[in-house]
Amino acid sequence: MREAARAEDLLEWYDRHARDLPWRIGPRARAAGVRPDPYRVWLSEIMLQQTTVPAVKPYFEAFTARWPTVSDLAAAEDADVMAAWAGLGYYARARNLLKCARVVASEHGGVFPDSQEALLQLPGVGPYTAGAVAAIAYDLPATVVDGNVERVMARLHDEHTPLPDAKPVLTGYAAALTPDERPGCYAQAVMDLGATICTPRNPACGLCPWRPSCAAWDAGTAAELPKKVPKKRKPVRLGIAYLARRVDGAWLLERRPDKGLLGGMLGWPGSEWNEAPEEAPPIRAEWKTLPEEARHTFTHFHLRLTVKTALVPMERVPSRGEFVELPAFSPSDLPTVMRKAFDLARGS
DNA sequence: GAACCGTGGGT
DNA sequence: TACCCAAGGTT
Repeated sequence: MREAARAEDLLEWYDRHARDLPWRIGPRARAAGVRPDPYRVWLSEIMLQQTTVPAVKPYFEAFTARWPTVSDLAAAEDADVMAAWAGLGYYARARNLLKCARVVASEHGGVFPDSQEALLQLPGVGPYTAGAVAAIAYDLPATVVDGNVERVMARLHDEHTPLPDAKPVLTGYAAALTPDERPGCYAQAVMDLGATICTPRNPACGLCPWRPSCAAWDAGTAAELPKKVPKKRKPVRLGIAYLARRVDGAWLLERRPDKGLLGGMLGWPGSEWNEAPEEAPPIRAEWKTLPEEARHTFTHFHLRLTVKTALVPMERVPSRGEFVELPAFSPSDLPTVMRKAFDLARGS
């Protein structure tokens, strides 16, 4: 008979194997009763949504250095925050990040709410993030279910129902395991287990503290769980981007509308992205088409972007966008697809 | 519930 | 090359 998994066994493992991450506090401080700064916990959790730890680290360091508190962030210019987020993806997170910071600053006195229910009301904060902040920052026994936890629970219980249908059942399993002692450490421990031991492929079951309790280990099915419904394949869309450089070196850029793809980000004026894009030059010029197109894959389609360039005189007025001189504009302010087009135009 | 929303790394 | 995957949320 298999013994039920115990939270304390995982906590013991965590105390020996916890990773040192920029948004975590050390074990000595934790033992002394210090809690991590809710602002840093929240910021890290937003950045970590669907994003890997290595990708997040430099952005987290940059944000916390530039905006040390939520009130600092609330006072930031929109364009500065969007530029700082450029390259990290899912730009609605950055827009909601600012909204949330301003709500916390103006309606909560600069202090994050200390309940999962209140956290859930904040922009960009869903069930996972509300639980994570409640648990990690406030040590509340919230049930935290991310992709790691889903995978760990599916394997512990040898659950073969495909996601997302299995989500409620897996959440129930996770809730039953959540302890009243050290729930913040426990939440991070399950996610660390999923990230380092109970991995999607080639799980290191030999190192797993919960192997004696794992139904999938017994059944030999761990590596094939969790089941997921197959994804649709991505269609190819075409587009045209216009990179106009004024003789003084300024580039013609356009702020994208707040909603939709790359919402709120800076980009090159261009056509719609579809099966047969139409010419849409933002300024009268002799446009040259680059020999190579910029290729980029988004969440739900592949893009092949034709890049056109032109050199325009000082007095020429664009029909769309604004010229931005070089010190005010850095290519690192652009989302990746736009930076790819820029790199092609510069020949780098 | 399903679609939408980025990016980089691994296999 | 193509697909999978990552500490999801919003509409």
